[in-house]
Amino acid sequence: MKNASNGSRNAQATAERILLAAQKVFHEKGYDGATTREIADRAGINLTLINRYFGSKLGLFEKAVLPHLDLEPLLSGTPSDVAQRLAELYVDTGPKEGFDAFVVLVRSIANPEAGPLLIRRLEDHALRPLIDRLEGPNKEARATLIATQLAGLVLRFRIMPQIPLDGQEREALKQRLEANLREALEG
Amino acid sequence: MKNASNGSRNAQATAERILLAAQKVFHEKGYDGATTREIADRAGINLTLINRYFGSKLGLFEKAVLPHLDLEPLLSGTPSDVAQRLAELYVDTGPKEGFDAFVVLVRSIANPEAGPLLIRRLEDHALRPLIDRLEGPNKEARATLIATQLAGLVLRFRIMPQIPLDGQEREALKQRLEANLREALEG
DNA sequence: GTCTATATAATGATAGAC
DNA sequence: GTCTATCATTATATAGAC
Repeated sequence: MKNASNGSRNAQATAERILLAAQKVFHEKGYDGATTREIADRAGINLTLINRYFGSKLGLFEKAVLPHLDLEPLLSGTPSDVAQRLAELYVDTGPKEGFDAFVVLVRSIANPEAGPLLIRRLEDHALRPLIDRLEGPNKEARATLIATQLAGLVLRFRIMPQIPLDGQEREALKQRLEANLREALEG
Repeated sequence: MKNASNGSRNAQATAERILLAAQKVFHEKGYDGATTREIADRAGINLTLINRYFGSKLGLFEKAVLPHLDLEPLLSGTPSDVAQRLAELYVDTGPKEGFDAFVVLVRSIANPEAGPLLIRRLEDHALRPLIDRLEGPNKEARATLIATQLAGLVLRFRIMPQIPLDGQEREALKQRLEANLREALEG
């Protein structure tokens, strides 16, 4: 074999470490708040390797975040299935570390370079799949209703989780949300 | 009278011009993207006066933006009234210049200094008034459903208005949204 | 493939003259 | 009450040695 797959002189492994660290930092701080220095430190690599492998901070953002902005995997099954899955997933009060591309979207949407990329990606891989999945009249209106509801829930539970919601209220919210989603999904 | 109310040597008038310019720039670029230099230029005043009158960029943000983050004025009347008013207001495809504190919220939420201020203000002057306005069971769940739906609509129509929605779909969306809101408001 | 050293360009903020 | 000049910091990005 040519090289140890985890050695410190392996371009592919290094790029992967950068990507993973970038996801976390972009998640926590958004595009503006994330610095290439912190990403490099968290990845345990030298700062210059980011530009070496990804060209620029924006290039890294494109590779690390954009591909994960995708609603399609959550849309399989009957409308009832989808409604239940989404309600369960988006009314979520668990810990919020790690990486969530939709959180990165909200925290980066203000940036003049990252914003347009995010909007285009969202249109192609979230709004469009949702519209195409629906049957019956007013597909765009119904998809918009669903997508905006989910977007608000991301803001509420993944970005401002400071405001608590007790178990009973959470269950009531899930019930009502699921009903609303099912109605919009079915037509 | 002591002084011309619009003269160039009037502290109150100068502070007011700074506030108005700050609202526009924070609206367009968010907290991170807004620079004190641009605010000063747009206000037609010297850069140093911002710190003179508001202490810091964050101090200016507090005075210019936070007081306008308030849902209460939109909550008067019957549930039907409120549902109709909100549906009309938040499914909005008009031009997006000017100043909207909820847009500033989304575009500034990632900042570690502005974010917590925005969340606290939102809790006290949007979520709490909404909860207190409701009657019947599961007030918090219903308020959350409403607030998150509205938040998503802000994102969709005021921050990413690039994605078009034709008149018929817009009307259908308004109908469905109004029905959902009325149901959550009534219990 | 990875590092040190540095260029370049912004930013928020302030001292002190007028 | 307002301005000029400037400081101190921090950011992305790159040239070139190893």
